[in-house]
Amino acid sequence: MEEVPERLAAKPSWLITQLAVHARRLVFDGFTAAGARGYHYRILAALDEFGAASQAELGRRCRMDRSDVVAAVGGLVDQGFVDKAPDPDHGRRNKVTLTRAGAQQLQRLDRALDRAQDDLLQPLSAEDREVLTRLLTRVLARHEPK
Amino acid sequence: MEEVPERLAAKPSWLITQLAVHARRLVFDGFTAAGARGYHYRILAALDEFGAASQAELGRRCRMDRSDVVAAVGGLVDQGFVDKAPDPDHGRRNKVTLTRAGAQQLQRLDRALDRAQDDLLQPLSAEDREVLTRLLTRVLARHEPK
DNA sequence: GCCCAATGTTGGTGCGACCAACATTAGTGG
DNA sequence: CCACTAATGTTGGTCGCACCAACATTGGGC
Repeated sequence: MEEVPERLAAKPSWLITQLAVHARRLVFDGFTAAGARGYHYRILAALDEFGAASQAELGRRCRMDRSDVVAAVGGLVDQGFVDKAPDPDHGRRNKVTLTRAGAQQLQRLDRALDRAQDDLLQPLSAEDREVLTRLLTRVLARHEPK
Repeated sequence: MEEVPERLAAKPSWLITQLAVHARRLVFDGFTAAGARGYHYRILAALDEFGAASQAELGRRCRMDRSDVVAAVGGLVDQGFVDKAPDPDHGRRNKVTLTRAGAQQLQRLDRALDRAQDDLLQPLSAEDREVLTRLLTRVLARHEPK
C-alpha cells in the first residue's frame, strides 16, 4: 500500500478520523448482521440504562439530532424493539419504552460490538488499551461541554 | 449535557468515532475559511511530498476512491492550485502537478490544520499527545494492510 | 498478439451529522 | 391570569466522506 503523506500521517486528526473509518466499518458489519445500525444501538442502550424516555432526551443522551431520533425510533417500533406512546403526564411528549424483544436485540448488538472492539484494538495490550481509552475519554470530555 | 449510556461511553469505537466528529468539525472550519475541503488538502499534500502523480496514485496515497479523486482534482484545477495534463509517457494516465499557487494554498491549510490539532488535543500535555499519537498510529497501521 | 490489469470517468448509494421551519404544548415572568 | 418563551415532535431537506458498478481505453505480461 502506498504511503500516506507524512504531514497527514502525523496529525492526530488524521489518525482519529481514519481510524474512525475502520471502527465504523467493523461495527457496521456486526450491526448489519443483526439488522441494526448505529443509531438503533444508541437508542436501545439509552433506554436500557436510563429507562423510558422522551425522544428529545434520547437525542441528547445519544448525541443525535431530534429529527434523526424520529426516524430511528420509527424503525425500532417497526421491528418491535421499542414502544412509542404519548406521555400521559405531558401533552406533546412521547414516551419510548424498551420491549423484551428490544432488550434481547440489545444483547445481540452488545456481543457484536464487543467483537468489533477486539478487532479494532487487536495490536494493543490490555494496558495499552486502557491508556488509549483514558486519553480518548479525557479529550472527548473536553469537547462535550457541560 | 445529559450523560451518554455507559456501555457506549466505555467503548473505544465510540470514543474514536465521536472524537472524529469533533476533529472533523475543527478541521472543516479551518479549511472552509480557506476555501478547501479535506479531500483537497490530502491531494495537495501528496503532490508536495511525492511530486507529480497520476490520479490513481493519488487515490492510493490519500486513501480515496478514484472517482472522488476525479472530482477533487477537478476542483483544484478550477482554483488554479493544480495542473492536470495527459502523461506523455503513458497513454491513458494523467499527470497532476502542484502549481505555485497550490503550494501557497497548502501552506495556508497547514497552518489551519495545526491550529485544529491544538484545539483538538487541548486537554493533553505534550507527553500525553505523544503517547496518544503513537498508540493511534500502531492501531491504524494494523488496519491498513501491507 | 492476446488477455489481463490498470486508469479515468460517470453516475450512482449509504451513513452519520446537521439545519430550518412549523405546529403544538409546557412552563415562567409580569 | 396572560403573554411570551422554551421545549417537543415532525417533515423535508443539505453536506462530507466513503464506497461501488460499469464502461471505455491503454499498457504490460505471457
